[in-house]
Amino acid sequence: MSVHLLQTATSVLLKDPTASLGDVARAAGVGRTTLHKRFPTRTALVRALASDALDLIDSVACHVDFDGDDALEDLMTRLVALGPRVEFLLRFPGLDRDEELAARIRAMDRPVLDLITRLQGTKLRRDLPAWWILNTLYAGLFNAWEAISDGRLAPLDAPRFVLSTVFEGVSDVRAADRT
Amino acid sequence: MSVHLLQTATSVLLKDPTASLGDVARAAGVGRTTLHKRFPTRTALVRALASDALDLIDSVACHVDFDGDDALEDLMTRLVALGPRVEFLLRFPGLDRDEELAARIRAMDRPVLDLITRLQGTKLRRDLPAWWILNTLYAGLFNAWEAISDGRLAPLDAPRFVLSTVFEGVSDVRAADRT
DNA sequence: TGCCATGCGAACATCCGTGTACCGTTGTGA
DNA sequence: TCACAACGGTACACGGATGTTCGCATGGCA
Repeated sequence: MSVHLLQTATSVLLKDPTASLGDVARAAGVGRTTLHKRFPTRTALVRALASDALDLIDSVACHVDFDGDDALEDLMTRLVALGPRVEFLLRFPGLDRDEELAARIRAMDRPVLDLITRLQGTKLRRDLPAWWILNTLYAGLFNAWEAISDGRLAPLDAPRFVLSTVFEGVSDVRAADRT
Repeated sequence: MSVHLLQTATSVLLKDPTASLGDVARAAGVGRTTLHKRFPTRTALVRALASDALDLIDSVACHVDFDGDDALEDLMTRLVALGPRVEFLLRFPGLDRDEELAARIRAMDRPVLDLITRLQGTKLRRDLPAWWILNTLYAGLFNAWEAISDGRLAPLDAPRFVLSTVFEGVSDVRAADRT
């Protein structure tokens, strides 16, 4: 049930970062006082949400074999499934002003960047910087999460959409060859 | 100079949507009173910024030949150049709660969606919904804008990066063929 | 039954952002 | 030189969000 609180708070604050704590508490079906008891201040709540998101990512990343050839696909598929709890981490404004959080995020990105760099020897384009490819992957995740929350995309379709679009692009293959 | 005010306000509010009007005024090198004189209320300022962004897009879209085969490339190239002023429009939280703005945004998307649907007969993949392709294009724009504002991407390189990535994907072509 | 923990609501003091009014300064043109 | 407009700064009133405290209700447990 504490999980439900984190989920609700995340989605409310994502939809409107200026939402009051009263709004968050009401949406979670919890008293404002109780919310204060668990998270003494607003920034504490935000930090907790971000930290929770990082924990989620860690719990997923540790199951990925970063040495395998399908590591990227595996990682992306698992990340898509996490949804808004993680979207919060990368979209919430001013989160990187907390140095500790920013450091954890950088530490989280590094193995993925290394993986991308390694795969640029085989299946990934070498004419693009690794950080650009990483950001493109994230952008695909955002896309999927947004479409899911809008009800336009079925969660089970999401990984295929993201991977296919990011890796192969939106061009029809026959036309792309001629470009 | 009014343009400078709009630009500054846009970037400040994009970086932190909860920034106070005092912050905005200070960043723009203008008195808070003067800001109030020009925009009586906070929502008036936000609406003005969004409206300005829409005007910018209109001023760009009217130069694009939507019947040409390179319409998408042309449009994207021009949009990349607009930068944060337009990013604001699509990223600022809760902007779609204003029905008039939301309507203008939908009206802005429609010709592009039609264009995509038409191009799915020739150069674009037919196994993806048009709205997904549209969102993918937007995601590419976000990516470029963010990278530019971080100083990692040269503005002149941006259009090529975006178009190449979105259309062809990040896979090395030789590997992609086998997939 | 009595005890304790947990959660909720009400009330309160406080702070911060907002909107407004007033005044001083500057610069421009008659 | 004077009048006037534009701008910035100060001061104040107001409202909403925030953080804290207290009291009450509920529910498990001895």
